[in-house]
Amino acid sequence: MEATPRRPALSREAALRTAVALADEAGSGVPSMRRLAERLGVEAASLYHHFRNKDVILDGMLDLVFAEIELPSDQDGWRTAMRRRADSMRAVLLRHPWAISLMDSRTNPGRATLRHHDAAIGCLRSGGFTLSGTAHAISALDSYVYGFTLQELGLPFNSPAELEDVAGSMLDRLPREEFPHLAEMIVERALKPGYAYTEEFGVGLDLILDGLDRERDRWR
Amino acid sequence: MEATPRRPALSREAALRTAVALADEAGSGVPSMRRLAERLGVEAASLYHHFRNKDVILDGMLDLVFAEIELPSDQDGWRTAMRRRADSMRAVLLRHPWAISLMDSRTNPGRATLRHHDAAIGCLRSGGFTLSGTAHAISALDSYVYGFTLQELGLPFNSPAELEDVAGSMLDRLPREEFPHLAEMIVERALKPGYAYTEEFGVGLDLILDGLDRERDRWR
DNA sequence: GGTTCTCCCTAACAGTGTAAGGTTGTCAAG
DNA sequence: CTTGACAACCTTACACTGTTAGGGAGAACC
Repeated sequence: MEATPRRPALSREAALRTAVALADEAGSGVPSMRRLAERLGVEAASLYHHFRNKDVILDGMLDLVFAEIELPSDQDGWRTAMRRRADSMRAVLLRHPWAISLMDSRTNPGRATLRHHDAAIGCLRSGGFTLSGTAHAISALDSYVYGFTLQELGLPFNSPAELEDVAGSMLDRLPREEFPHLAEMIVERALKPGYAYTEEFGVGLDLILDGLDRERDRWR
Repeated sequence: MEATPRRPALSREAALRTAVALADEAGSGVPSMRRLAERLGVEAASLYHHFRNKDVILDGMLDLVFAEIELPSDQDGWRTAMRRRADSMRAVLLRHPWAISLMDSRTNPGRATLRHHDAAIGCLRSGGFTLSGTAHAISALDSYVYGFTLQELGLPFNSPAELEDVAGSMLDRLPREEFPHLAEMIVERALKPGYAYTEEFGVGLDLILDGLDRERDRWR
């Protein structure tokens, strides 16, 4: 009987992990069922034995992404904890550029997602925020991080050199008398040496953290 | 010669407008080339005579969406102008739920988009912001608005009644000792009568506007 | 030994974006 | 008034998508 050892059953976990890995591979985005199956050494239809449909795969992938975000601890004080959380969220979302496009369609949070939110709420509460204040803080911070990263991912450049190219050629096509302020912004800022869009993240983040610090006791 | 008046050539404009209209029709999302063509009384392949590929259709649709956003005037003072702009952006994005998912893939701004940004920059500059300050302000505000709306669109409910349903059933499935803070948040806040997630938008927005007001002169 | 269950397969369906090439109506130059 | 060019549109086709139906081979339980 020559040992047909029946390939070890592929687990949800493993399948989801390779799905994430595939999605990360240069610009390919979320893999098709066939591509994912192929990578797993299996036919596409077999995946439906482990996942009801593709949506639950997407849910699972998103939860894996959330699992990568550093859990805020309430040892550090809420402010540095929230700053680290924001930095970590941004880093993770940039590492998995396909993830944020799923966020407005997926609606079933997984365990890692729940755990993350629970920790964030806990951190703020033990930092002196009321329940409402905590909700305000998380809403403001998450919105900012998601929105910033969304825009960052939409940018057509990844390095200062590329930025210069893009800004330059955009400037060439831009009717400067029709959009004077835009032109000025490009010339006087984006094209100035040393400019890095990346640094913008911290500026807005501090703005919000300062605001939270200020309103913390006012929010009941 | 019985008048074969040769159906008036479909224009880019008209095609894009019906594309947007189709996308808005209940939850259908961006239409396929075939659906769009059908609605225009034409075959799918004919669209490629007017658009190089689907991407430029998406670009065009997004620009139509931007055209709906109220242009900030510098008559009102920067603060109320920015508030109105944010409200208008959110309203437009909620009206065209498919638009925000395009934002991280489209990279060619159209005229309306450029005009909008130019007006926003102009408004802040004449409100006393430096060039850097203007960049900070727009980055922070846009990020917040996009991120908030992104999350809002991901919510699985559209009315307080639905919220109660969803929060209730989520609470049932939630291991409460594992996620105590999350459970508390749901019980003590989401399920309390009178709670409306919508109002959260203004809270965070004011936080940012206050911060901008405070930093305005410090930013050079 | 037989039943049932899990895991995977093949085959198919309707739908997607898009390229190649053909047809037809319109209009300007010879 | 013909000829040629051109634009708008069509048919056909290809490779790809998610998903279902039905079957088969091995393992597990009675």
